[in-house]
Amino acid sequence: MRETSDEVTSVVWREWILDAIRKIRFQKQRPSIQRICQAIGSHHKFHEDIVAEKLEEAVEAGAVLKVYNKGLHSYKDPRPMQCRRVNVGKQTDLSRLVSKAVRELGECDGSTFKSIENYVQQSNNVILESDTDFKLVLKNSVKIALETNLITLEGKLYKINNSMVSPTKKRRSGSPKKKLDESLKVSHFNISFLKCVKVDFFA
DNA sequence: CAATGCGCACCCG
DNA sequence: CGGGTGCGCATTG
Repeated sequence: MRETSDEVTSVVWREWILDAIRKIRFQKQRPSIQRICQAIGSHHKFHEDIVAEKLEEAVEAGAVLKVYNKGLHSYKDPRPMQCRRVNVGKQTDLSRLVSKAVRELGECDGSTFKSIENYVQQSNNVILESDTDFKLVLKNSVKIALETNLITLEGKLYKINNSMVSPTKKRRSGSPKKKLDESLKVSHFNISFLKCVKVDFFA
């Protein structure tokens, strides 16, 4: 793996992107593509298309997490989350992390096993016990997630099972039922297909 | 005008 | 509860 100066730029890009995300998050704003573009653009003048492209590369490389939240995509620095250590042995059940991965990836057609694998590894500090094959453990965990209806399988793509939400059979100890904001409420289900709409509004 | 700051409602574990 | 998130609006340059 020889490092050319071209690849150095992608590392630099990754830094800029992560800086931008940190900055935006500090401002309590959503690290969307547009905001990241303008945050970077304000320092080094680049075209949005270039920034978006580099951002996608960083996502593919796992340097940046693309998550689905409240009906839109956000980007996160994966490193703060890596504080979470997960010991993985042959019998470890990762089905919860699997469903979390599928949900947060938010891919409307479903996510591949590979995507899930990447996400789980990027968003956690996985500590493999000796003689343990992570991929195998993950495969079993996916199976468990399917059996417990956390996720569903369509072809080769895994999707989150929406009908599984709210097993809130808890006690009614004076729960203040707050009126929900209707516009935000949409996010969890019906938005799934909205995400499919490609928002091509480049200049 | 765009960029930034921030209170607080919301969500999820 | 506790911590993360980001809308909506105020403030600043």
